Amino acid sequence: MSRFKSDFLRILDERGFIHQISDPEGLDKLAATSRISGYVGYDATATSIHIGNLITVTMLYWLQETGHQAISLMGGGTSMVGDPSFRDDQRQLLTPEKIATNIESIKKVYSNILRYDGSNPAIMVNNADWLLELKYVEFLRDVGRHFSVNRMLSFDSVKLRLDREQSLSFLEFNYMIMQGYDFTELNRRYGTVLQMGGSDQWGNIINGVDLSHRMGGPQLYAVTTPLLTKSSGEKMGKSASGAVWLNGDLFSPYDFWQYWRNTEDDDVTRFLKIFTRLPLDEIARLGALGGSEINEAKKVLATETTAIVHGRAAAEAAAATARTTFEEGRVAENLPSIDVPSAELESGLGLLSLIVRAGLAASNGEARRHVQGGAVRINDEAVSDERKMVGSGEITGDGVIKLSLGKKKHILVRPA
RNA sequence: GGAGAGAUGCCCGAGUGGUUAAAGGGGACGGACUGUAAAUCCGUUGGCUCAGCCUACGUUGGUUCAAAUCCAACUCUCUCCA
Repeated sequence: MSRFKSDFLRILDERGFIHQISDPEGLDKLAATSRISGYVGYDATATSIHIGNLITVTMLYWLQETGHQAISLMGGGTSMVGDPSFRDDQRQLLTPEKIATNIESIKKVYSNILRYDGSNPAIMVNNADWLLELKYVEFLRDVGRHFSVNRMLSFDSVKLRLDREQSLSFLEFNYMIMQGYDFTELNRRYGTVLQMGGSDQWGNIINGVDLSHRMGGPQLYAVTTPLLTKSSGEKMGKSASGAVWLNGDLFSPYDFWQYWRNTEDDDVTRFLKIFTRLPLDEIARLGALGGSEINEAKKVLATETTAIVHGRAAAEAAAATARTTFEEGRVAENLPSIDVPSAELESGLGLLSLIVRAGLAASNGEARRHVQGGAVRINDEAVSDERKMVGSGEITGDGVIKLSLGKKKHILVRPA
């Protein structure tokens, strides 16, 4: 049984979200007896958040679900500086315009996962609202004096940088101060007492907890999640085409579904608990499936997770496409596709350039190697001639050309 | 401001005048085996009009028949000193 009395911490604990808590008993008591306010901060360094962020968004979901206030904080101010935690080089500075457009793009995903209306709505705030207006000397005197450089240098999050003898600029060094200040500011505005984040954020979060102490504020709490890795030790969130983004325009629902479908056996239960909302007994049943039957559990994982991020309809569509393609061996209408003008197909295109156009290779050379390596198929027939011309003759009864790289990547070429 | 050290391909890291598009490892991708898994084994891993050519070892010049390798200046980083 769980060591926690509050619904919130008990659920997080049972589902494997918890890596560290600053004061477990204190927080548990508070969450069990009152409505608390908690937040997670998100960088605006890209136009989307990715799988790694999905864990903390899900914690906000459970926070809201158990009756507490969930705050998603957009790092409009902190992104002007860049978090140096566990990075071995400096981030490229983002322009204010870029940050603004990133935030606009990122925002869209949250409303699929959290509820920003109705009773007990989640709220979204942007730390640019207070950070950008700070007065330098005033800030140093009020806040800066509470930070010990000696101590900040001892954090693991910057050790990597220092050990590798890479420069850590003063600009970046201020990031943790700003994040610490955010926490106290949210406490002032909303009575927020909890900040959650990935385990790499522990140092930054604790800074906020300490700052509150030193400034005579209330007791604040920190919860971090384990760094999400696969059983084989790899970091999560990377796929062949880069990061696994949550925005559908960057990473399609179909690819997203496929990402989860290819989960390693040993990760299925852990991921079901973290990324889906299925009851634990149902998860236990799925996780107990042995041998190839565990594939059923992977499909559930894929569909449930995709449904949370992209909606139930998109998830079912992705599942259906996969079933048609992989289990029935037929051409599925909804596979990723590219349009090629009919005129070009009439005269025929070089195989290599078609592979590049389909996004299956970054260059003709890479495409050539794939062909030489026997990885390329057209309409499920292996192709070994890299000079082959592909045209109207290859269009099947379905009205498309199915171009495949390896066993899993299929692109439909549609005449347009 | 002074004295040293360093900058190599996605990452780490060898190479210190010529067979170097650059050892080795990691990662990634493909193949085999499977269950659209893992592990294992094999292959690939700068670009192109690909038996040839072009671009590349921080930047810019120079020495040389020939430079990642030698020289100069510059940029950036680190360490110690002030």
